[in-house]
Amino acid sequence: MNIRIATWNINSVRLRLDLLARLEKEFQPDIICLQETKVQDEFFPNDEISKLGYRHVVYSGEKSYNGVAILSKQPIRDKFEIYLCNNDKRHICAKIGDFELHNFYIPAGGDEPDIEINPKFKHKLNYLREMDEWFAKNRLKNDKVILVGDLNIAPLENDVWSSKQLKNVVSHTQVEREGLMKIINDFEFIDTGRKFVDPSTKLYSWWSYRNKDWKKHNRGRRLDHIWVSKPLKLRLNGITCPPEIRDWDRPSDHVPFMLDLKI
DNA sequence: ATGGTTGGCGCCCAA
Repeated sequence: MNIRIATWNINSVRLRLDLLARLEKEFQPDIICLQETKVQDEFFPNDEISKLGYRHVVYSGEKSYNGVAILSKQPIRDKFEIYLCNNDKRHICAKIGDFELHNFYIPAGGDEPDIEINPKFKHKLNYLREMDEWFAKNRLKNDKVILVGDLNIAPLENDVWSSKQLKNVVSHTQVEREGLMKIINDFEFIDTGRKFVDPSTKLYSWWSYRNKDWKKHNRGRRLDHIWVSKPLKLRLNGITCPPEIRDWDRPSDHVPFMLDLKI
């Protein structure tokens, strides 16, 4: 038996319910973790999502910005939220089957990679540090943990179209890359994207809206990730990150990243 | 050389 888990920055869930339906039809994820839902809880489109087969849903949203959700075909046994740095709705956790699934939306960090002049960049780095501390304090390395999300950082050289040209661009600076790798290393997470796609090969999950033809130069970045703790290592079955979804009608700038896991 | 586009909301902000 196999379970498919997707993570997707959908950039407004209400605007893209038709894309969610198409994802279910063509890829049949059992669980979908969404970021940037951009909707307050009272307006979350529960009924439409239930009709797609996701009858177990948890969400944490706010007006205009941020917002996360977990949609599941399987029962959710428990849920909770973590607030790091401030009250932004950037995390939700669901206990499904024998694992705990954490869905994060790490702050984008603004344009200027300098904490002295850009408070958004400072917030991003603080958020990373507090994530690391939370797992060290609250979870054991042999717990069954899955961490997914739009982590807004491309840690490896081939996670961006040009590591040299992006070395001072927020999402690929040294301090961000090290901050993300520290969380991976401290908790001994497995980066499933790079378990199945060799680090010598380019792998992207995001292409800017600002390039009219995203395929022409293929200037992508790998900002979306699925990590698993060590006890789940032998259950990994493969990943899917279909770039063609970037071409669907009125797309998000991110495509879903999916993991298949034995259950 | 410092663009370019999108979404939500409301006459700009964040990504």
